[in-house]
Amino acid sequence: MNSKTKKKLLLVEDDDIIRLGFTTFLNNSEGYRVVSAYNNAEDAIKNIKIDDADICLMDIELPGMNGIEAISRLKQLKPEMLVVVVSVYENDELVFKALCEGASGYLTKNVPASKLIDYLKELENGGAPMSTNIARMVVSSFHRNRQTPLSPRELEVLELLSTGKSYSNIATLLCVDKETIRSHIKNIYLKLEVHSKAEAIEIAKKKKYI
Amino acid sequence: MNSKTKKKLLLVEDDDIIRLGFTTFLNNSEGYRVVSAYNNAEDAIKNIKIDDADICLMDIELPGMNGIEAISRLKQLKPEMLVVVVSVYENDELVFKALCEGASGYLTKNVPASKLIDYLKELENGGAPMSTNIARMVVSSFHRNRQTPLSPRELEVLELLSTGKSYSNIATLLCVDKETIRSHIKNIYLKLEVHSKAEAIEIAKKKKYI
DNA sequence: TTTCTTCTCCCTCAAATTGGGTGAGACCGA
DNA sequence: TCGGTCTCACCCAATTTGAGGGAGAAGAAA
Repeated sequence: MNSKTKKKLLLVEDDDIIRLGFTTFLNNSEGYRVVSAYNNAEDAIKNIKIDDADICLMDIELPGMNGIEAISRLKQLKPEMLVVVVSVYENDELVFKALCEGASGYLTKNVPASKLIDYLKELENGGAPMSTNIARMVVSSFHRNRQTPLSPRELEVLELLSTGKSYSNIATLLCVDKETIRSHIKNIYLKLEVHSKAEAIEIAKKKKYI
Repeated sequence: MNSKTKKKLLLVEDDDIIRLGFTTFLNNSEGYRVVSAYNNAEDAIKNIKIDDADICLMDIELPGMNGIEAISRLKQLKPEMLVVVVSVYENDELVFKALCEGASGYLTKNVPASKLIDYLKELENGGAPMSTNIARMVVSSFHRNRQTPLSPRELEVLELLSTGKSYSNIATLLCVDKETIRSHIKNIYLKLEVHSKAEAIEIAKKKKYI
């Protein structure tokens, strides 16, 4: 493959050994070429236009600006560049933040070199390469909790309440009287032991009732 | 491998040919055994306790009860059973509904037989097997839209508003006066061309501003 | 320099919403 | 028959909301 047709990679990883390892391995691959490998996010952002990479492999734990913020900035400057996180962190919050900021994949650092190329191919084919545990984490975030003290109707009301709708709105949508909705909401508050809409929604989201 | 230690599979698929194909293929595999293969969801639900499967492969388009509803019922009756959707549908809404109801994976029907076993292994290892396009769809659902008419502060306010908080709550959280929040919200409504909280949140979610 | 946006705050006003209390009829399943 | 669910009713007071107006300060852009 001609070096011109190889996909251009950008690496951001502060560990010298790992960065060198990735660079060497990827430069010896068929379809990829590392155009730049930085040990910090700031430099990557500074040179984003010059590097003009197709794919960025991003570490999360970095000196100075962290990887999450870096993803946000890079995607702002170059939205078409695909970002894949490569990190030891498997913390829920970090994973979801990275994805929210625009990452298209998330690999944990124990990714075997042999699979790395497969993952990159998957990315190019319109996929979202994720390590096993990350994929489950992501899918689980959709699952709702079946252990709920709320009745089906109450869940329905709370669901609508969480979209910002007023009691009257909800009543109209469910084809019942406003008083009925008030009644349901009073019961919801009792069961969840809260005294306001915001608290109810917070609890319900935390416990994944909705 | 002893048939007792083989993982028990439950199939729900209305196409006779496909169902037979899956059954035959899986029964000839090392680690899996099809305990039941139904052409409709109702029968699967009826026999869920007797079949006592470890993993369920579920079709979406079914006569009578559809696959989404079926997943909901089955997970209610047997939460520890893992469900993987196998469907031709790649419709956003169906995918997310299936995951919300408890599916731990989503494969499109063109899945090659050779990869099916790998996917099942991935599931057992705590993963969430997904076809390439489904994975991207799922990850993309986290991405927010960077093209927004709203200022950073306005986004922050709208974000909090969407959690059910009142103007006063938001003001306290952002350490500014309530009037400031009112002002921001007026501007948000102007920009989004809406006249209420519910409309603003609806638009913002649809366009992925928040 | 001027203009624009953003962020902050102020005022008024009326309507709507909200949270709390209490009660009650109907239905259904255990 | 008892408990839970779903429905509706009436009372009350405080708060919230949406709409209108205006304005100062900071900073970026033209």
